[in-house]
Amino acid sequence: MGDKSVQKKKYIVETARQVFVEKGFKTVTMKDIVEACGISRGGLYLYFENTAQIFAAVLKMEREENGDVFAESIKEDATAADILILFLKEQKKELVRKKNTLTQAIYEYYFENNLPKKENVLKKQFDSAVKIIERLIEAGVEAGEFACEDFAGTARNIMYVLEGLKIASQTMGITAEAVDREIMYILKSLGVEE
Amino acid sequence: MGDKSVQKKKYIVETARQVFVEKGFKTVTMKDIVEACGISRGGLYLYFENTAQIFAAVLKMEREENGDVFAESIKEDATAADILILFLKEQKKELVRKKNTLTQAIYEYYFENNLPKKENVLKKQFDSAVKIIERLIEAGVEAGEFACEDFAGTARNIMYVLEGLKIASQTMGITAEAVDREIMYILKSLGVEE
Amino acid sequence: MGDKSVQKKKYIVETARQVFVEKGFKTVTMKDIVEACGISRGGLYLYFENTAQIFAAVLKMEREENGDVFAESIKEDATAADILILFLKEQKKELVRKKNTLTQAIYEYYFENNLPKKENVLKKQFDSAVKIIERLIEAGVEAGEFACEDFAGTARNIMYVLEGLKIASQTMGITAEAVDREIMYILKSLGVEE
Amino acid sequence: MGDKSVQKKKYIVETARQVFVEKGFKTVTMKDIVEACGISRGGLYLYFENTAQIFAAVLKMEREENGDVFAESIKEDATAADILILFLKEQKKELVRKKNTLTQAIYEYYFENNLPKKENVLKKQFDSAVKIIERLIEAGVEAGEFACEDFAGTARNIMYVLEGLKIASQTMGITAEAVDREIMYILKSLGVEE
DNA sequence: CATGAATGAGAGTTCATTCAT
DNA sequence: GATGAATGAACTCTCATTCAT
Repeated sequence: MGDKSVQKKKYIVETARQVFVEKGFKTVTMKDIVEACGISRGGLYLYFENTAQIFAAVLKMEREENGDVFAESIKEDATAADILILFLKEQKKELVRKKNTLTQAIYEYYFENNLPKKENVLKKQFDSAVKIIERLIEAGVEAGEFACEDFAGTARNIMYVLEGLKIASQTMGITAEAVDREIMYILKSLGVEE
Repeated sequence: MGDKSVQKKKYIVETARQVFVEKGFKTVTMKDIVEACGISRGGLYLYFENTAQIFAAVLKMEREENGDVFAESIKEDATAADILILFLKEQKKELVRKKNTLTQAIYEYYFENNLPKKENVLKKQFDSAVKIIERLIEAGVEAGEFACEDFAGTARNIMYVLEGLKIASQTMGITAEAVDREIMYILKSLGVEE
Repeated sequence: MGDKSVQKKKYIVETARQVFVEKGFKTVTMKDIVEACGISRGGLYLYFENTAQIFAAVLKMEREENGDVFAESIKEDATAADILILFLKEQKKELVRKKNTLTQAIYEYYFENNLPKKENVLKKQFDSAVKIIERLIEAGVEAGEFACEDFAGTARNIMYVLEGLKIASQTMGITAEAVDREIMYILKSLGVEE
Repeated sequence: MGDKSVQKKKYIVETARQVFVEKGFKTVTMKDIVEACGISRGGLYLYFENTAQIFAAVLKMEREENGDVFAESIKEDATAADILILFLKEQKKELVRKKNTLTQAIYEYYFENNLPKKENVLKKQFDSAVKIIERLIEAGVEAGEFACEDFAGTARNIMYVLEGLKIASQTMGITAEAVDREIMYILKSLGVEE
């Protein structure tokens, strides 16, 4: 595939991303994407066979571009508490946005695709985030920033709450205050007074 | 609407429920339901205009039949802790089942329907559950069964974790052990040693 | 299926027949038939799933309507020779027509469909015709009309020649005289002077 | 056209031949051939405009390579009977093979192309074969190998039977024994005891 | 010459929805 | 009320054919 092809594929993925943001996953058709991209009917099929394949490419791109969710939270001399708080703030932004989010599409995609566990990227990301938070808490406790006895349990609890907030924001709607309240609760549990 | 009509409508809703369980909400067609019910194409339109209307009826039926989620958890001389634990056990059952659950369909339905907040039953149920748990915790603390300072915050935390577990069970898969672990964590936070 | 449905199905089969006569089998599309019938796109699918199914119905109709190829050749006091000659004359008509014939379509249909032998109607009809001709020859010989030693062999020879004429008429073109010549040859072999 | 071009054209024709063997004529697409040849889509169009043109080239190649069907049957001091028998044996091989044969494709090609009679190579080949067989029979009779009165009629009969066997082998299936039986019948008619 | 991306026509198929009976 | 035939819009997918490189 030539350089131009790569460019076009990228263009399709980026354009399709917006379509998935707007319509979720299940109801997006090849035609939707063709029209959004302004390319020909057959043209899209040169690059992708179906919407699932396109969505997989969108997810791949997201991962490559966003990199580690924690990366941006890590500054030079940041303490564990700083990093965790920054991470939660990032999550909040995402949660409150609601629109311009792939969240719905991702959930719908994973509803449909009973992938074997190994390939379930969602689970991998979740578990990896739990691990990182666990280590952050541990570091925070050692530094006297946090008070916590069950590092792993607390890390998991945080992640499940975030998932809960995410699905709640998509299905029930959620205010910035509500998110703040939950973040406060988490931090308070860790003995942080902000 | 005659008695027979009421019966038939009920029959449709019950049959449709199973279809939604199997296919979620978005991809269910009127045809799917017509076929599942074994009625005529036109016949279905006498009772419902579209799948959203049918699904709304399914949800209504669920609520009427299940009544309060806590109702069944309340026995004669049950303590607050008993009730809370029973409630969590019920949730676990639901979570582990994964199949034969309306969860996916419900999420998909609320993804699509940006209902005005007031009508969002999901939110109402969530808030109401939070309230009840809050009161349970309060009662438990008074009875010396629980140790907790922020009743409302803890209640919300519990509910968000449950939502998180629910969406995780549908998109990542989740084991009975994983659910147990989270329930344990919650109870431990309340100072309960089971 | 109601009476009207049966009528419509018959109408479709009859109309489709003409399409197959004109285009053979392989290149006929569902659209061709929809247009020939003047019905809606989806309407055809209520009755048939694909062109092969329609063609099978056409063949079935042909068999039901034409009945035995020999039936019409059999008159009251016809001798074996009369019947055979009549049969051959019928075949000639068919051969010379070339147009308005399903021959091409039938060949194309059986090219594609490697049906298990049992279901190959073409073979059945061929074998059955051989049997009948064999008996006709036998009767003719007994009546002193024919001179022949190998009844079965001659019957088969006749049928293969007819097949040969049929495919030749479709692929090379054939004149009425050429057909006559072959019929004469066959009859001469049987010692018939016409 | 340069030498390389000639080579490439030949390569295309040879490769396409196999495609026609496998799929017949009507359903073969330019894409099929492009893919079988492993050349570019546009590349094929530099040499051929459509599948009919390619198939014509395949037929031309066949004729050039196979030369006279009788050529290989003619040995040094072979008698007329030897040659005829060898020819029939060759035909049998072809008939029994069924697969790896262009027969279907040829029939389909001539179904579609109502070529003016003059250009119908199929007919030419048929007529030429009849002529040769006629002369063989004549020679055989003169040599006392055959007993036959109507040379031309018998020659035509033989060729039509072979055509009949050919189409039967493609549409009804035919066993080696069935072919043998017909060949025996022909030879017996000529008074040959094998 | 050769490539292969791109286009757009066209065939297949499925369904929501209507309507005569 | 009920039925189910009929319609037509909407999608999916495949190719012949062209054309810039």
